[in-house]
Amino acid sequence: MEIVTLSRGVYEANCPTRHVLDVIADKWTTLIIGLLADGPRRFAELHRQIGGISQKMLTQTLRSLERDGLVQRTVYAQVPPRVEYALTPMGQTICEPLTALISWAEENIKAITDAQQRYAEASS
Amino acid sequence: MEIVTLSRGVYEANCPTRHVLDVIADKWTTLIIGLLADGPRRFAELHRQIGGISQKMLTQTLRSLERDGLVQRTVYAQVPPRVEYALTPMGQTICEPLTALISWAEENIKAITDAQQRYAEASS
DNA sequence: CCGTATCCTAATGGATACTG
DNA sequence: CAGTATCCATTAGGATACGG
Repeated sequence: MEIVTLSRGVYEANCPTRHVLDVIADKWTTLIIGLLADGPRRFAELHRQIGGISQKMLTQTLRSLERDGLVQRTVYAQVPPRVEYALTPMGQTICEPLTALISWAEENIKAITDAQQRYAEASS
Repeated sequence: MEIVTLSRGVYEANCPTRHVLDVIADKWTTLIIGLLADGPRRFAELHRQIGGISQKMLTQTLRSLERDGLVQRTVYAQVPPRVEYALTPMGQTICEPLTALISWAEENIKAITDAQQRYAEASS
């Protein structure tokens, strides 16, 4: 198996790439992007479809994504208000590496659970 | 561009895959795995090479990785003590999706910074 | 050298109530 | 409907000191 070494800069304390990684390495971000990869969604749809997210965190995460240029927020001037969230072109490019990672998680969930089991037993 | 939809289960509140994602979606985990992909390291090496990590967080993150079966911890019985950390076979399999994500981050750092700039100017 | 233990602060994030 | 505002509990995580 070939191993790709990361660029050195990542390991320096103030590396900007680390800031970008922090953006992605978020509990909710991954899930939101995963949903939007399927097509635009309204606020309430996202809220309903993502189990356990609070309104506050949904708003906050969407704002970050918008700020970082991964998500486009569109407000339709009507009553009641209608707001749609969609991935930007840049946002779409992250889907592939992200789904690869999630696939890995799904494929290895059992192996990891087993490892945790063994670890717990070993330290008892 | 083809978009892969995530499995539905991920969006349920107590989905075990989300726990696995949380494992990876950590500030330090990514960097540690990136270093170990290159070969085994000692504690002090990791501490030196990862800028800004505290001893506490390094220990904590390494324990998690060991617990999850991604990292193998080997203690050599000698004085002064020598402890080596290496990726397990499972740990190696995550390198590819992880480096893909980090590559994405490095390729898009400028676009994201620019987007943040525009966002800040628009809201002033 | 490789940790653990303790203390302490800042940030996270849920619950709830209220608004255009 | 799509938020904002406020309060509050929990946690994350740095600094420091100490131990095998």
